[in-house]
Amino acid sequence: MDDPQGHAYLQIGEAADRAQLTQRTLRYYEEKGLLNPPTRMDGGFRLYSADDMERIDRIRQLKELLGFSLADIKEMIESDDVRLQIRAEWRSDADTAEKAEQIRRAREVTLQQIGLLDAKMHKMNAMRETLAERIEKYDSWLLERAPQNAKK
Amino acid sequence: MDDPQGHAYLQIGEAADRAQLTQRTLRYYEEKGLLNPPTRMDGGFRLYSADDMERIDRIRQLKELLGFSLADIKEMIESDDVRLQIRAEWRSDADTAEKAEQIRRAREVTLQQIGLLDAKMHKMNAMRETLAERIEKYDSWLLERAPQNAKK
DNA sequence: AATTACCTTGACGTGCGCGTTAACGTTGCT
DNA sequence: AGCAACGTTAACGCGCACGTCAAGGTAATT
Repeated sequence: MDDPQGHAYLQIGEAADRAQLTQRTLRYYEEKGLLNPPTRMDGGFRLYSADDMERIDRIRQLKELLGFSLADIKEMIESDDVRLQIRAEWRSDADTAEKAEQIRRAREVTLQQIGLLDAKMHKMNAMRETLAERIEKYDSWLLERAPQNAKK
Repeated sequence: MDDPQGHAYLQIGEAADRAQLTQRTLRYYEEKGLLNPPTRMDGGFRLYSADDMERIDRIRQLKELLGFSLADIKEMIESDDVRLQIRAEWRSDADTAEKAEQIRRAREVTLQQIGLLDAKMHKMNAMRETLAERIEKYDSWLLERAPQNAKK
């Protein structure tokens, strides 16, 4: 069996389970261009690599955590492709200057994402504070007019 | 004109503008039970109070910031009603023990919301770190193999 | 060779969160 | 009294992000 450590490729069922998504969703993401078409086995079954899985998880984070639309996400994760190219160490030593330009673009996109995260976290902090204040009001009320209380 | 300081009631147009929502959306929220029906003027026009506006904003935050569905939000903001009752200083001095119980429930709900916020912010922080690492990789790559670069 | 489990591509259906249009009533101003 | 600006309900429409069949092919087990 070709499987040194921890199966390197997953077919869609396992992939979906691990990503906490449905098979339909994975196919849908592929169809929408969010995932580059995974390799297939002879019979046509999809095989997801570890990189694919990473990407799937990023998509889920961007969606669930930040609430972006798939269209938004599609634009955002183009920087991931650049990262994969970096990993390949430029075996295809094409125009280095052009590649550098790509990297710079990817850097920009990533910076923007960090900015979005910061902005959102800032707002969430503000919201957290008003909620905390609310708790205090509840507590003081309970102290003032409902001295001892049973836990029911 | 009955308007001591800053008009206390807004009709739907102004309300929508200030909340950065559409009139349709406000009516929809009301229809879905997220907003308690605002008072109306004789002709039937809706009049939104400051409390209404506060609530509308909370709904927007829960939706846009945290990405909850309207159904989720509906459950969550029941604690707001309790807060309004608190504000009314218990003019209707009904069963105090029962009210205290309501407050405790509202407190619980609010605590849960804070918990959700914290969890989400924690995840976002993790995501932020991986993005920051990515930036570093880009930078080191650029330093290594693309020494001097024009800004285009 | 058969069974079972897993996969494939369509294609239609669905719930949410509104947008839009239609037909009509109200308010405020002149 | 007339007009423009603003509001009302009701109903249909729509894009997104999938869910859910249907009809069939492939893989692994026995």
